[in-house]
Parts: sequence; structure tokens; C-alpha cells
Amino acid sequence: MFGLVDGNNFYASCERVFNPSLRHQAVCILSNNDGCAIARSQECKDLGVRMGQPIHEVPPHIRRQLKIFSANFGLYGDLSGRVVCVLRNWFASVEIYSIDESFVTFDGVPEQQQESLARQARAQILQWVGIPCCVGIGPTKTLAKLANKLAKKTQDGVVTVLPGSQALEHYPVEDVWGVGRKLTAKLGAEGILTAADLARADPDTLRARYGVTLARTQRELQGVVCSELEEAEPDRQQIVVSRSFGQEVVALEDLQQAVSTFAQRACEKLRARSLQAGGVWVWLNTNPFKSSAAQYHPSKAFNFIGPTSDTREVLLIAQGLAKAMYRPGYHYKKAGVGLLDLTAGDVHQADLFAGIDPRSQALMNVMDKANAKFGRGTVAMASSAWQPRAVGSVRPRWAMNQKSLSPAYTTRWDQLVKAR
DNA sequence: TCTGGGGTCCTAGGACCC
DNA sequence: TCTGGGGTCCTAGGACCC
Repeated sequence: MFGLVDGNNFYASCERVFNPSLRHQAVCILSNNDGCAIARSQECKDLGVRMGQPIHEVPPHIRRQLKIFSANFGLYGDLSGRVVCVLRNWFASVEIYSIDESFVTFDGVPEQQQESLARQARAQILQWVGIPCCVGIGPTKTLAKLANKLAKKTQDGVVTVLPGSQALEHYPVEDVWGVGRKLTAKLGAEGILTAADLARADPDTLRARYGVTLARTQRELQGVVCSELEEAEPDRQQIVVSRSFGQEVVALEDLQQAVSTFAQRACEKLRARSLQAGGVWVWLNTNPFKSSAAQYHPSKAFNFIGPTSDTREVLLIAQGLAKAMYRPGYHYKKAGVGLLDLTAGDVHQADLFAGIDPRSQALMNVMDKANAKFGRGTVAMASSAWQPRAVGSVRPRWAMNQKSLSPAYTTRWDQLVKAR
């Protein structure tokens, strides 16, 4: 049996851990750049704020009732790790599925003890970390997901769903894991409205019309395991860093500074996973919401001769691509850098003309260590926005808006909560 | 005025190979 | 006028997830 443990309104709950005055308040977390609502406390949902809704669309009299926060992913990531730590105390295998969800297995636990085990784990997470969560239990991941959603509506917070259960009859097909907006519309036209309808549909027709993914979802609803627990995180295929700009950018040098900063961050992520990239791509975007303005969204990729994880090498190319694509006169709103064709760091395709420079790895190592110890931007490329504090970095005009950022309570010494 | 970011998997079609 | 069969690789686009 699988369990799905999911933090309730996760980001909102994280903000409450170190700021108890937010309990019973309508808490709303915004996306990067303070754009859309990406997490809402129950009170916030009750006020009618929708998931993904641009905050400027929320009427002012509602907005005044909200406790609004800029996304603080450092905090959320740290608390997420703590939740997983507690889960490992209780379950032999844990798959981290997302920042707020983990799959677990109940191998060797008798059926009648599974729910009580889940309740104990849930209570300990609440006590030790401060995050309320729910547990869904089922013979497949899809059923566990479904059970979890039902558990959110219960006091107990733990629900088990078995194939053929009555619960499937009332469960909307759009809430099934793997059924999105488009599929919901198509299925609805065929009279498939609930999870039970989907489970009962003719498998051959389903496979032919919608492909293998939905066929698997159907099998999972029937209790046949198609998706196993994946404890080891599979290696990434690509790493992407992109941001919308706080203000629109016109000058090439601003754009290049942004691209440079993103490329640098992407390389850090790459090396943190001991990977190297075979290629890089860069794209630029004007503001798609400003239909009156001229639109331009170029994208360009480049393959390295041999895979690399050297920031300097990636930066040189990324800068070149950005420059080649830049057209004066456009108002740029977003840019991104992607690293492609990732391979493990110890695999090298020998190159006839260019040897591997051992000093490259040594230099990157020193940079990463220094930044890990003394904070991001301690050592940085001159073309990026990260400058040593002594030089005095100016806030770039493309820097994202974060007007309501809470402290990094758990990850920065200078932002610890003070008890007086 | 203000509109997120980062992923995966599957499929179809084209280019190319023998 | 007739015009094979089988394969791989790559890319773009669509759909989904949180």
C-alpha cells in the first residue's frame, strides 16, 4: 500500500510556523515577482481568491483582508526537508514527490494498523515541524492521491481508498491525478465525469483515443500498480533558470546582466548535482500581456564540443546568444537560460582538439565552496548582478519584486527569530 | 500600474540510413 | 507507368504535474 503525505496549504502553513499571529488569518503567498496567488490558507480560499489568480485582479476590499507574502522558497524548502526527516522515522521508503508531497509505503504493516501509523506520523510532523498535513492511503499512487484529497475534508486527516470504493462514484474526473483541463473536457463529452466512470471505461478505446498515459491512470484506479515508488531521484535532463523582470528592460547590458546571472545560477545547480551540460539555450520575451506593445520572443541554442560545468564557458556562450538575439527598441520582460543534454560529471567524451582542463574543476570547486560558506555572491562573475558587498551592488532594474518577503528564519544567522 | 517558475512524458512527423 | 520495408534520431508541440 502507498501513502501520500501532503502539507496543507503548504507555503501558507510555513509562514505560520514562525509567525503564529497568522493563524486564523487569510494568508496568501504570491509567485515570484509578486504576481499571482500560488498558495492560500483556508481563510484566503474562503474569501474567493483563486489558485494562480493575479493579485491585482483581487478586489481591493478583499485584498485588504489578506496577509500577503512574497514567495520565500528558502524557508519552504528547509521546512520541507524537516517534514521528510520525520517521515523517514516512520516509513521504510519515502519518495519526495514535490516540495510539499511525499509518497511512502506501508510494506509489512498490517492493513488495520496503517491508518493509525499515518495518524502518528501526522501528529509528529505537526508537533516537531509545525506543518499540518493529511495522508491518503491506497494500493496505487493514483488512489493514494485521490484519498489524500478526500482526507483534506476530514477532521482526522487520514483516509484509505480501495478500488471499486463508493468514493470514486462522487469523485470528479478532473481531480484525478493525470487528468488535466483538456482531458476533462474530452472525457466529459463522452460522459466520463467521475473517477468511477474512468475506471469502468473501455480500456482499448481509452488507449486508442487518449494514449498510454491515461490508460495507465485507469489501471491505477482499478488497483493495478503502474507507477512504482521512486526513492532515488532520477538525474535531471535539463536545468532551467528564468525570471520575469521587476521592470521592463530595454538596454542590451541590462539584458546581458540578467542572462549572465541566470546562467551562473544554472551552473551552480548543475554542479550541485554533479552533472555537466552538453548544450545551453537562451530565450528572451517581451511582455505578452501588453498586446499594444511590439512582441518578440526569440530563442537560440548552442551545443558545446564537449560537455562542461564551467560557468565561464557557459557564460561566454549565453552572452553571445543573448547578444545575437537582441533587437533594440523592444521592451523585454523575461529571459531564461537552460542547460541541456545533462550527463553525469564523471562521463567524458574525449575530444580530439580540446583537452580537459583540470584547473577548471578546481576553480569551480573553490567558487562553490566559498559561496556555500559565506553566502551566494561572495565570489561571482563580473558580468552578473552578484557583486562583492565591498563594491556595493546596485539593485538591477530587472530584479524581481519581493515587497512582502518574510525572514529566512531557518537558513540565515542574521534573520533568526529574536526572543526577548 | 500589476499577470510565476520549473519540470516530465508522450506522440507525430520529418530527415536520414541501409 | 510502375516506385519497399524497416529502422533510428531529432524536434516540436501538447498535455500533465506541483
